Amino acid sequence: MNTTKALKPTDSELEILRVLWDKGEATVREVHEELAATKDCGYTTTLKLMQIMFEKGLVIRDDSSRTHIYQANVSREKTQQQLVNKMVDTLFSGSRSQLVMQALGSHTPSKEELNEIQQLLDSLKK
Amino acid sequence: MNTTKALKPTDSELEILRVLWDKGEATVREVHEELAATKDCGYTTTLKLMQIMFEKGLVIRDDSSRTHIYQANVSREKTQQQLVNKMVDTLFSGSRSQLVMQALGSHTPSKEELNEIQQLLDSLKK
DNA sequence: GGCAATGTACGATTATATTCGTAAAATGAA
DNA sequence: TTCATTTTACGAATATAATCGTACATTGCC
Repeated sequence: MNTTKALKPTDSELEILRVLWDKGEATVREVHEELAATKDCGYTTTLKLMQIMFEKGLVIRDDSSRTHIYQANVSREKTQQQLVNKMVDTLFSGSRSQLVMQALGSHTPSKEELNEIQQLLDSLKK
Repeated sequence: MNTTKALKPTDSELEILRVLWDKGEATVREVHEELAATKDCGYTTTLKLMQIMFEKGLVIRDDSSRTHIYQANVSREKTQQQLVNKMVDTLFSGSRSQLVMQALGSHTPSKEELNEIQQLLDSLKK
């Protein structure tokens, strides 16, 4: 499995990955239905994208039956980590806390969110 | 000034914007020198990129003297906000606190960072 | 003036992402 | 079996980003 190689999914690929992460596994049709709710594009476009993602190793698939079944081959967490790190570097001059400030400051978080973060903060202080 | 239009700078454009944000204003040469430290590309490539950014309205320039002087025309804060929001939507299912957790959890922050965040958290709790 | 250095403009090329049309195979229902 | 539907494969077209070569103008120095 890819734990080290730096694959950067494009925006379209991320949309597909999000669906796969949510569903666990899905056919092209299922992914497409979900995307089509927001986006406007043809079925074969989604198909082609997923085929390309397969070639890149971003997804795996079970092609034992006619209708292939896809799964993400990169973890949501790793991808988040990778993209957050990149964003911290290029947009926040390497300062993680700056990113946190921005994320928290631009939108008033709920009490639950605040508590969650406080807990994390407490555990980090030790 | 562009406060509403959703301009999305590409990766290369972001690198240039970062330099401009840091320096306040800069010539193509200055930007290029800084980029060349990390990246490997020709002078005219940087020039062309900055010309395109000018056409897009991402930067402004003073061309009254032969050597043009560039400035960012989008604020660092607005750009950060925009990209963070997008990331929250597509990668964190809309949960800001999830992003914060990821940002803090994947790397041990310094005491100073923790204090900064604690302060922000305190002020938000009110 | 002549010339090297530096700058901009701009077209051309390359790379990559995205979209879609069409063909062919598999499936299932009448 | 026959035919409509669903699916994959794949090539081609389109869009956008990134890189560079070359031409030409300006500047400053000899």
